[in-house]
Amino acid sequence: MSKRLVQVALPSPLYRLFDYFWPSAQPIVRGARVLVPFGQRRLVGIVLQELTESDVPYARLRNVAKVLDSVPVLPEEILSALCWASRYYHHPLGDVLSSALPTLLRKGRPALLQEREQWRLLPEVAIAASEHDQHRATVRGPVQTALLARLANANGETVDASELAAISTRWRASIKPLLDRQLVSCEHSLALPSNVASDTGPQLLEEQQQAVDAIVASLRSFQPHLLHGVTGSGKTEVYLRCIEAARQQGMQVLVLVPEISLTPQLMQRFTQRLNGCLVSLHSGLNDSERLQNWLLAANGYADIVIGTRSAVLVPMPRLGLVLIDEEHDGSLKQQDGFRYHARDFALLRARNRQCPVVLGSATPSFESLHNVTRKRYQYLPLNRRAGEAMPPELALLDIRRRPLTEGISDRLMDAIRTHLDNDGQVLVFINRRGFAPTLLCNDCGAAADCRRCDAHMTVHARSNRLRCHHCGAERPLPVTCEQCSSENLDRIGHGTERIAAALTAEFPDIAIARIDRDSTRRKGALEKQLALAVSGEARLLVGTQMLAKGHHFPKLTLVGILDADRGLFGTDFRSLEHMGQLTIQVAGRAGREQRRGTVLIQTRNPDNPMLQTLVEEGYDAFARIALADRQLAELPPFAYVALVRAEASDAESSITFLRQVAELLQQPDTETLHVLGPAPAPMERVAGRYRAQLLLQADKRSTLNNSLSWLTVNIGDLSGVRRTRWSIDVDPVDLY
DNA sequence: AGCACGCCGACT
DNA sequence: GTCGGCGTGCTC
Repeated sequence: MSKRLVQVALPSPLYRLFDYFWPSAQPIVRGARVLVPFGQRRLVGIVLQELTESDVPYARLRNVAKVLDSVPVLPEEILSALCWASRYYHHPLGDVLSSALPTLLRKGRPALLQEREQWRLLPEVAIAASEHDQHRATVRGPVQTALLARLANANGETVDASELAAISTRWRASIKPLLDRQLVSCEHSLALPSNVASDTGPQLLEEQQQAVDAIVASLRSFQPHLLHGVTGSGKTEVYLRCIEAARQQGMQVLVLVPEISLTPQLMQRFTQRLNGCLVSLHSGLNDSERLQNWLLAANGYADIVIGTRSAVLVPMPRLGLVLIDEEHDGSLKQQDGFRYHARDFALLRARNRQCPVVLGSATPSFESLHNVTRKRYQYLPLNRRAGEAMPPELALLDIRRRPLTEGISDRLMDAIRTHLDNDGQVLVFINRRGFAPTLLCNDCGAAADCRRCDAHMTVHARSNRLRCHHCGAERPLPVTCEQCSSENLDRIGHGTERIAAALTAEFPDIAIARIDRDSTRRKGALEKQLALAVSGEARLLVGTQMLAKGHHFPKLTLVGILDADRGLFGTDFRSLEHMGQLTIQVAGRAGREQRRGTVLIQTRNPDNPMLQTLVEEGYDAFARIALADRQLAELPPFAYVALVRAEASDAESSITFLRQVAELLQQPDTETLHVLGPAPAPMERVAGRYRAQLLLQADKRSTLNNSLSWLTVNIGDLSGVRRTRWSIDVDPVDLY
C-alpha cells in the first residue's frame, strides 16, 4: 500500500508548490498547518490538497514532519480568496498564505485561544481555613499566607492568575499544595472581551438615514457602496448604525482604518457606541495580543474587528459587512512583499460571501468614482455637515512677488493674525518634516547629500543633525561645508520644524502644537499633541499629512496650505489625485463647528486650471476633469498597469535584467501589452541600491494577467536573477 | 529566501 | 597551512 500524498504551500519566493508523503493516520485537512523538512530547514506550510500522484520522483519526496492543526487555520472562505490573490498579484502562494497568518502561527505555535486562569478560595473551607490559620499560621510560608489572604479578600469571588503572580514570581510553587489539599480551586475560561455601549448617539440626518437604510437593506447580498461624505458629514455615525444592525443579525463586521494608532478618537468612539466583542488588529499590538485577537476573529467570537490593512486577511466565519474608512488612502496598498490592495481584496471576499462593502471617504479614489459611473458601486452621498457647520471657504493665495517670511506670505500671516486675534485656531499645513530639506554651501554650491541615496539630507535643527528621509541615515549637522570647509552654509526650504519656529517668533504668546512623525515618535507624544490641538489650548497647529487623517479640531477656523504646488508637477500620474485629496482632507479640518472655516492655499500657479477647479468647484468637478485626462492618456482606471521593479548593487545590472524581462514579455500578446522602459526609478539610488522599473500597460486585465503569468514561469531562467532583487507590483499606487 | 557547496585571498 | 569572501545550485 502506497503512502498518501499531500500538496503544501511553503513560505518561499518560489512560484511552486511542494509535495510530501502524509505518514499520519490523521485526516488530510485543507488549510491546516504542517511542519515539513525543506532542504536543510524545517518550515511551516499550509496543506492545499491530497494528491493521487506527484510529478516528482517518489524517491525525492519526504515525509510531513508534524501536523500542526486538526482544524484549518485558514478556512475555505479566506483560503480561496488568498489563492485568487496569489494569481492576481503574481506573488508566490506560500508567501501569500504565510503573510495572512499572525507571526506566532507562522512559527508553528498552536492555534489556541489564551484562556483566563482564575483562582478561588473554596467556600466550604474558607472559614475553617481562616480559623485554622490563626492557630497554625507559622506552618505557612509568607507567599502562601499572602496568596490565601488575597483569595480570602475576594469573598468567594475569583481572582485572576495575573494578580496572584504579582504577589510572587514563585507563586505557582506555593499555591500547588493548597490546590492539592483542596483549599483553593482553579478555573479556566475563555477571556472574551465584551463591550457595552455607554452612549446612543445623535439623531441621524436624512442623508445619513438613507445611507444606513441602503446599506442595511443590502445585507446578505454582494453590494459595494461608495459613501461619499464631506468632512464633518457624519460618516462614522453611518458606520456605527450599520455595524450595530449587522451585529444584531448575528454577523461579524470588519472595519478597515488607515492607521489605528493615528486615530485614537475613532477607536474611542467605537468603544463608546458598540456592543459585543470588539477586537482590534494594528501595529501597536505585540505578537501574543495579535494572535489572541486574530483567533477571536477567526473562531467567530469577535463581533467587530477593527484593524489596519492586514486585518482584511483574517478569517471571519460569520462575516456579513465590510467597512473601509478613508478608502482613497494609499496605506491600504501593501508596499513590499505581497503587494495587495486591502480595498480590492475586501471586495473579493465580500463577493464570495455575498455581503456588502462600504467604501467611505470625503475624497474617493478615482477608481471608486469610476466604478460608480460604471454602476458597479451604489453611490451614497452625504453633502450636509452635521450641526450648524458650513463648508469651509477655499481660496488661492498668489505668492509670486510677495514678501515671504520663512515661506509664509504676508497675506497668510495677516490672516493668521486676524484669526488668532478673534480667538480662532489656525492650522498651517506643510507636507515636509524637519527644519529644511537642503543644506547648501554658498561658496561652492554643494548640498549635503546622503551617501547612500540620490537625495539631499534634511536639516533637523533641534537635534542638530542631518537626516536622510529615504534610508534613515543620520550624521551631525556640519558647521562647515563638507566639500570646501566654508562656513557660509544656508538652510534652503522649509519643513514643519522651521515653520513652527517662525510662527513662535511671530506669535510668541501663542502655544503651538507640531504634529509630524518626528514630534510624535515617543510613546504618548501624539496623544499629548492631539489633546492640545483638540482642546484648543494650542491655537497654532503645524503639521504634515498626519494631521489630515480623520481628526476633529472643533475650534479650528483657518487652514493655511504652504506647498500645494508640489503636487501639480509630480512624476507620478497619481500626483494630482493625491494633491486634490490631501488639500480637501486638510481643508476639512476647518470650521467643523459654528464658525465657518477659511482655507488659504499658497501657490505660484494661481492660473493652473486643476487648482482653480478644485478650489472653486470642489473635489467632484476636479475629479471629473482629472479622470477625463486619465482616459485620454490611457491610464488607470481606464487601463490596467503593473510594474516590474528591480534593484541591484550597481546601476547597470538592474537595467540589463529588466531589459531581458521586457524581451521576454514581447513573446505573448505582443500587440496589446505595452512595455515601457526599463528606466531608472525617479530616485535611482536608495540605501546604496540602484533601482529600475518596467511599466506594463494593457487595456484588458486578462492581457496583463496572462503576460505576468508567463513572466513568473520564465523569469527564473534569465541571467542575473541572482544579482537582482525583483518584484511585481500589480495596480501600483506609486510609480517609484 | 535560505542554506550548502566550492573555489580563491589575507591571516592566527 | 586555514577562515571566509560570495558565485551557483537546490529546495517536494
